[in-house]
Amino acid sequence: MIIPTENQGLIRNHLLASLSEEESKRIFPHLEPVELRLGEVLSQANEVIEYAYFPQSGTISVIVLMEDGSQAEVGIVGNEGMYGLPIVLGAESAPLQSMVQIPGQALRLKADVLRDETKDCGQLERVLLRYAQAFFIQTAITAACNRIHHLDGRLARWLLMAQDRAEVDDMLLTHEFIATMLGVRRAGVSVAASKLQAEGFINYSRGNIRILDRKGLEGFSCECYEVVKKEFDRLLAL
Amino acid sequence: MIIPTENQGLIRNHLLASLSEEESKRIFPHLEPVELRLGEVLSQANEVIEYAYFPQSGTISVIVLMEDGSQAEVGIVGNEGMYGLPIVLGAESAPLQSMVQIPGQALRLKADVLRDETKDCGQLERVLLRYAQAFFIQTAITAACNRIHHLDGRLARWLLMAQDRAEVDDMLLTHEFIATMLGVRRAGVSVAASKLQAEGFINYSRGNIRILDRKGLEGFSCECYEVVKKEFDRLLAL
DNA sequence: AACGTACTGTACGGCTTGGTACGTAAGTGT
DNA sequence: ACACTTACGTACCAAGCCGTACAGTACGTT
Repeated sequence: MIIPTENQGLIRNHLLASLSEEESKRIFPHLEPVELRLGEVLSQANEVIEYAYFPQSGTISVIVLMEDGSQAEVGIVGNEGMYGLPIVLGAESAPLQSMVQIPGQALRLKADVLRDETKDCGQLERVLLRYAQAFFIQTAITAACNRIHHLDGRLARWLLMAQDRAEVDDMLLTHEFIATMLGVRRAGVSVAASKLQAEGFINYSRGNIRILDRKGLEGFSCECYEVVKKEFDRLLAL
Repeated sequence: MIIPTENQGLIRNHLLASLSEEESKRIFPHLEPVELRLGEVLSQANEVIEYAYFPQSGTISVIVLMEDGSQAEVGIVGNEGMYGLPIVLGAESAPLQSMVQIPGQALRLKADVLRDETKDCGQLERVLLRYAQAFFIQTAITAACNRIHHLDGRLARWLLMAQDRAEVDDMLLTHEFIATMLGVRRAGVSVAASKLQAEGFINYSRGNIRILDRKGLEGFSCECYEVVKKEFDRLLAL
């Protein structure tokens, strides 16, 4: 759904697009368009979250960092959602890092403004809470998936989820980067990715991945992709 | 915090205990005391959630079930919390199962009542949203932990978290059961548990586990225990 | 006291992934 | 054109865990 607005141009973010005219009028003036630059850290673990980000394009990755430097992604935010749920849920910070995974644009909102706007239990809060539930399910399924499923299927799922949220065919992602997100070795991703390429599902070269056959990938992916997708569709249906 | 009430006896559940007198008066009449029986399924995946449960003692496990029958726990609820967040966040169901892990008592609340009581953006909703954030962090850390940390440390963490929530010294838990929760083999748990016993941290026999040395366990556990505990303390401080 | 059941100890082969390393190829800068 | 950097292909051994199996041991039942 794309709604033209005075000062923000087109609204490609689904959460913002789903707001009523009245809420839009109240909130849109506070939205500030910003670039999401590859690798940019939007908030460090345990630091106060200053802004909520509504991606218009690109994706934001939510990551757990361990003491020894190892890390793993626990959720992806694209134009279907928002980064900044801790603000809505009453926390100023969280022990998670968020960074730009696929570059793009976002509309950001000061944390204070978001807190005020969700105080009155209006439509915005209802929408964001349903999104919080969807995001929680994404993370919960990821927790089990990380324990149970193998790298091949997890990689396929991750590519599908990233593309759903980025809404572009070509994604600038190196094996190295994907390995960090999945919490595995780069070499492991290279092996798994070459399988996907051999099957004709994807095509990649030097940091550029193109998805050629979504249906094929979905079949190859672990079941988690479908479970999470259904849940997002169900909870965020407009 | 323990508050005597007319019809419910003592309130051992932290969330309920933190409510103001006014909110308590409104909500407590709707609370129904129930037994949490070992292994009892409180809600099946994708089925409508009829009740929210506020444990007074014992714990509830939130679990992801895969198609092939494998499963893994993504969160534990004890008397610090509530099972039923999807209701608060605007969902009628979730693709997760909840079952009683350690038997005890709970106060339950009809989903409709909870929805009504959190409609007006009162103190109850604020408390429950902060709890939602804490529970989300628990699940997010678990997702990364499942990927990165080894069974020994994960077992130690799980025992600590279970005991924090159950608030009993002896826990009726077989290796088989723990293995299901951690998403690993029973034999793997037996090996890891025997290490913990050899270190003098725990003592177990035929389905009964006693924690002897919390500090020792905490040192042996992966760092995730501390991260999650701090987050709960921080967000749910009364 | 004998038996059956449930729980735990232990073992073995095999798969997946980790850690590491090195080679090759495709761009990038000079 | 050249070196240089970055991305990927591949290989090796080791570790961790899986699937499975079987034996031993505590407990409840009869």
